Amino acid sequence: MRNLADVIENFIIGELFTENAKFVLVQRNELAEQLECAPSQISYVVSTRFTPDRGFLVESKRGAGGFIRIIKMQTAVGKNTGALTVNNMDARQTIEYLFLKHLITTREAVLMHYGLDLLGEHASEKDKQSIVQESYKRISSPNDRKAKL
Amino acid sequence: MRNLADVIENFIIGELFTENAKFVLVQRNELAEQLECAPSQISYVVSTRFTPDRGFLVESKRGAGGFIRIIKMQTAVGKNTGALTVNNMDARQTIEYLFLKHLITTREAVLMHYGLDLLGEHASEKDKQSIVQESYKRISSPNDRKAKL
DNA sequence: TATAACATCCGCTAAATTACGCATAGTCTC
DNA sequence: GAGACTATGCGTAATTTAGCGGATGTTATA
Repeated sequence: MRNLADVIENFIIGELFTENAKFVLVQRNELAEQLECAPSQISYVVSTRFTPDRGFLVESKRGAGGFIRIIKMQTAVGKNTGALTVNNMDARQTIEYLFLKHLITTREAVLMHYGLDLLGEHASEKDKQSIVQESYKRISSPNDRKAKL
Repeated sequence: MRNLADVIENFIIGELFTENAKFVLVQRNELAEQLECAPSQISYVVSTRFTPDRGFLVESKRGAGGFIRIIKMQTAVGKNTGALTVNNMDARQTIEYLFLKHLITTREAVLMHYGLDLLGEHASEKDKQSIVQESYKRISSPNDRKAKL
C-alpha cells in the first residue's frame, strides 16, 4: 500500500466493517508497534480521517489500560425505519449507563433525557423529590445489599 | 479483563444493576483479596468513578466491621415509566432539527443517533432482557471489539 | 468494670508505571 | 511552495502498589 496513513485508515475501517461492528478499540502503542510506525501516527490518522464530519466518534483514555475507541455512526436514513417500542425506563437507564461509563458527558446525558422527554410528550411533571431525602431513606438499612464476593 | 480498575468498577456497577439495587456494600480488604489487588485500589476506583458527579454517594467506616457503601442516586429527570412508542425516523429528524438549529453539537447529534441505534436493535425483543444489560455486555469490557493485531 | 493490649480495616499520600495528547519539526508528493 | 504525511520528545492523565496512621471493635487482665 502506498502510504502509512492509508494503511492505518484501512486497518481501522476494515475492522469496523467486519461483521458490522459499531466500534473498534485500538491500543495506540500496540498498533504502532504492529505497523512499525510512531504512535503519534495513529493519532494523526484518527484525528484527520475519523472525524465527526465523516460520521465517526472517537474516544480515548490514557494510562494503564488506555485505548482509542472509534465509533461508527449509523447513517440516519435507510436503516431501522420501523417503529421503535422501548421501555422508557430502560432507555433512561441506558443513558445512565452510558454516562457512568464515561461515554457521554453530563450535558449529553441531560440532552438525551431531554430528547426522551420531548418524544414522550409528557409535560414537565413532578418536581423532583430531594435527592438528599431519597438517599437518606436508603442509608437507613445498612446490611441488605452486601455484595456477594 | 486486563484493566484492574475496570474490573473493580464493573464488579460494583454489576452489583448495582443486579435487580436494580439501590446501593452496594463492600469490604475493601475482602474485595481486594478476591480480585487479587492492593486494598487501596478499591479506594482509588471508588473515589475516581463513583463520585457525586456521576450520581453516587459513598460512605465508609473504618475499624472492625468496616465497610464501603456505594449508593446510586436516582436521577431527578425522567420519571414517566410508560412504554414509549416513537417512529424512528421522527426521532432522527428531531435530532437533525436540533442540530441544524445549532442547539446541539455535531458530537451530540452523533451520540443521539448512536443511542437510537442501540435502542433500535432491541425493538423486536420481547423478553425482559433489558437494554441496559445488552449495552453493558457490549460496552463495559473494552476488549470486546478490540482490533485483532 | 475499667482499661490496656490487641486485632481489624479504611483513609491518605508518595512514588512508580503505563499510555495517550500535543507541539514541533522534518520529509515527501504534487 | 503548499499541504499532507511522518517521527521525536515531552507533558500529563490514569492506573497501580506500598506503607503509615487512625478509627473502631474485641479480648485479656486485674
